[in-house]
Amino acid sequence: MQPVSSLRGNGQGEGTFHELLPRSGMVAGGTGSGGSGSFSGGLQGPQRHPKFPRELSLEEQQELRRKINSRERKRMQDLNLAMDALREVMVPYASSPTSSLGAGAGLQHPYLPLGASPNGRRLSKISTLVLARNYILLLGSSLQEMRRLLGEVSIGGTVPHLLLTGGWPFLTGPGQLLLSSPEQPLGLAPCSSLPLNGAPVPEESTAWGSRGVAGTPLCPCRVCRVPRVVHETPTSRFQK
DNA sequence: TAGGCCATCTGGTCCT
DNA sequence: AGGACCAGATGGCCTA
Repeated sequence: MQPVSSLRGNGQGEGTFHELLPRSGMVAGGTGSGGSGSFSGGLQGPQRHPKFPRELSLEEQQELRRKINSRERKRMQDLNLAMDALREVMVPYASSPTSSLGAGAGLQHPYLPLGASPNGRRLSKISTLVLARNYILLLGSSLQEMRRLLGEVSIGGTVPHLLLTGGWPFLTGPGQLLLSSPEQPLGLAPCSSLPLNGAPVPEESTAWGSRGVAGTPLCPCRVCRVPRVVHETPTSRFQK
């Protein structure tokens, strides 16, 4: 797939004239955070932005602005790469008319295309995110159902310890989720809703607030609701 | 032509 | 101080 950025000839590449000058009318009269109408690189006097100290020459300010713009561009491109990777994984689940992640899942979302990505067009960012969320919910509810069935079968039998103790199975499915391996210590409390030893599931465990796919209640425990995703990079700006 | 989607620029804020 | 992150604004491209 060709990157979108390469398809857009807006003439605002690295080091172009446009990059160094304020776009006409861009911030004039604006009310948002960028509404000061200032362009630090070109301003003189008291309106100069504190980010560009007075002692910097005009060229130095332009160079600084160019650096900041370049970093931001790189950041957004990295974000788009990650979005493309997610989109690549999710596309098969969006293309089926009977997709369990789409309308058939009872989770139709205004941003989610009905059944398929329209006319073969690529998924939009928000559709990709909605689809991925639904996929995660589906996995959680499937796992819960699997545990329930295993619990029924396990009366007097042997059931994989990991499943009944709430451990998340090591998945290598199409989602390519980076999940922890079963060998890793999970450190999670057993799921209270699991029918251990064939014990009946408490009534209150089916009255959870948030609903899963197709109206299936989601288990409130950390195991069922939250897969152990191993992030390659910190996701929170506060975890550095 | 209107609306959706997107890339980019920009200033503000917070963190290291 | 410098970098990362965020959100607002703007304009281009595309489709219905």
